[in-house]
Amino acid sequence: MAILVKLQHCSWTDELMSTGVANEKAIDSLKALAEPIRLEIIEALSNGEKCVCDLMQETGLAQSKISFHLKVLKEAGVITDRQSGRWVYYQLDTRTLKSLQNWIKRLRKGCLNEASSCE
Amino acid sequence: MAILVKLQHCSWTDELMSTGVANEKAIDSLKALAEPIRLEIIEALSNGEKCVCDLMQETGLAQSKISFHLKVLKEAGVITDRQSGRWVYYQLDTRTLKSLQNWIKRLRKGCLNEASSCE
DNA sequence: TTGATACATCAATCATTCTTGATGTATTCT
DNA sequence: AGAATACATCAAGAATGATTGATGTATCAA
Repeated sequence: MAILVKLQHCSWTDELMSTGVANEKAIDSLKALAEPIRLEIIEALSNGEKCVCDLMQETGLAQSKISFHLKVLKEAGVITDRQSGRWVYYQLDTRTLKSLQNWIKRLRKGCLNEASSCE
Repeated sequence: MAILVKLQHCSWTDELMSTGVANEKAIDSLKALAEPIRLEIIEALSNGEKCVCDLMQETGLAQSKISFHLKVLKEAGVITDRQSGRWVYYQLDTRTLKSLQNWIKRLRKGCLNEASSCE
């Protein structure tokens, strides 16, 4: 019997998360964003939720290619999805972007390690 | 005859830079950071300037490997180097990290395009 | 000038990621 | 039920990125 636990989203730069885990999450987000097609998708989604068909129209890219990149983005936590009938709508998870923004700030200020503190 | 122009560093999220170029720079930075070894190097450098030999000691990695990753980081503008005698010292370019931080903020707020404005 | 140190670069191998076209699955419409 | 739509997934190949050990270059010290 499988036990499913629905976790609430927890910003990965929160106090409780170890530096190692936070860095892994950061690397996932960075890798996901560091690709032209994915960035194009992200930019399209920054105007609001869209289905795959919208993204196909907007970008002119093949469906399988878009699905591939959406999966990468989703697994990195950069976007979320929601099914409605035949359509799957994707949208940015701005909390992850905010976490990444904070992580870079901490990196820049040399306070990524739990030992050191910002400001 | 070659004409050399020394450009002053210009934050790549400045107004004058087109979105396309800013995105390319962002992708370079993101890619550079999105790798465990490079991140380890970056973290080491966040404590201050270091030579390759310092990084070798600190990380236990092979010299050629470190040089390879330093080159990637340098070409992405994430670090700068300075030669002093036999040693080459590397340090973080925090301006690039700041630019990246701003870029992510703009991405998150949906104002990456010059058309849209933040706030 | 000889040897040692610090680092960069190269070529070959290996690993990871991306692309492409085809096929599979769920949903809706008739 | 059958056809059509929206999307996911897969396998094979292409492309990109990383590792390794060796070699090259500049600097310093004896």
